[in-house]
Amino acid sequence: MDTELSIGAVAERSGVATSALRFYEDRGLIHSHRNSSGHRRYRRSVLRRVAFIRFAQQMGLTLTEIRGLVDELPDNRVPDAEDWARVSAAWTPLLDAHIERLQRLRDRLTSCIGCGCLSMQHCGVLNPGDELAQHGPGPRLVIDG
Amino acid sequence: MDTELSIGAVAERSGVATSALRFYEDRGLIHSHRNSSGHRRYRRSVLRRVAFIRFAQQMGLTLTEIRGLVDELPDNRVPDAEDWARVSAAWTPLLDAHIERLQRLRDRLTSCIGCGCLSMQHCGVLNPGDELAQHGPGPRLVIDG
DNA sequence: CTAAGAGTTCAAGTGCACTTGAAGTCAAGG
DNA sequence: CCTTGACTTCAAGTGCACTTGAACTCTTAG
Repeated sequence: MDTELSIGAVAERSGVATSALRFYEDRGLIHSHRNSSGHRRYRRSVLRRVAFIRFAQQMGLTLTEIRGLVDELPDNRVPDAEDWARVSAAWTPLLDAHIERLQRLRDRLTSCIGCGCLSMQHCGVLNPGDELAQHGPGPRLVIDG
Repeated sequence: MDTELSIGAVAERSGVATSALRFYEDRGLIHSHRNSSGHRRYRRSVLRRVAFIRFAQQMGLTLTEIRGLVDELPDNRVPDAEDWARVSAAWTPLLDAHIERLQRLRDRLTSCIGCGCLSMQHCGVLNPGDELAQHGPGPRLVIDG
């Protein structure tokens, strides 16, 4: 019995649309090979990979950034728990920093927006570098530093 | 001496491009009136308003959501500290929920992606509702629940 | 008088992360 | 043989948050 998955099966099991899966493949985030009739076949390990992608997206990473992370996974063999742990460890600090940043922002919220100091020149909440202004057009994600 | 600001002055003081300010105005997030030559004039209070918008954006709110928040501010008079405190209080729970969600995700990261349970069917990290799939197209922000 | 610099409007373009639609292939079932 | 369903590619569309460009006005300085 073949243990490989069709794109429809991956979509169903992962909750990610087939169009998104093709898009991820196009972007090099996941890989597949083709069966005799030209249909994509996925290893079961793609499920964990897709899970990781969605997870990282929820953390605010772009697909480009995520690609940088999953590229660290082995290509020649099915990644094991250790591989995943390594990749996860690589970006956990990023996640930590993100949470800390949000907490700092929240902590200053009452004491800052609530009062009158939110004049951006002196207030620490907004302007540590005015990072948002540095980025290009398009919607900005929560993570940016 | 007039205490009102031109769009250029607001841009400089807030770090937000003039094009973005016009865009915000178009979306009803900020307001201005015109001087004799048709140029926008802003009250100084617009600076705090813009600050709030950027702040809320960094929390992951869309401009539409932010509009809902700033609409609570008084239109007939310059908002005072109490007005801002009220608006801030209104969405602080949202921010808290966001931070908590991230923390839950982080806490499960090692014990979940690191091991082998990330199969999406049973893992609590990803699928509590599969919220992302509910949304329309376009990039997804970090906040979504 | 002319040029610079700041402002104006409106339409179109950008980047991300997809989705949707059109047109086609392929295998299985009635 | 025909339909159904799952798949294929490729181009174009979508939503957000803007930016950019073209064509224009208005004020001030030289």
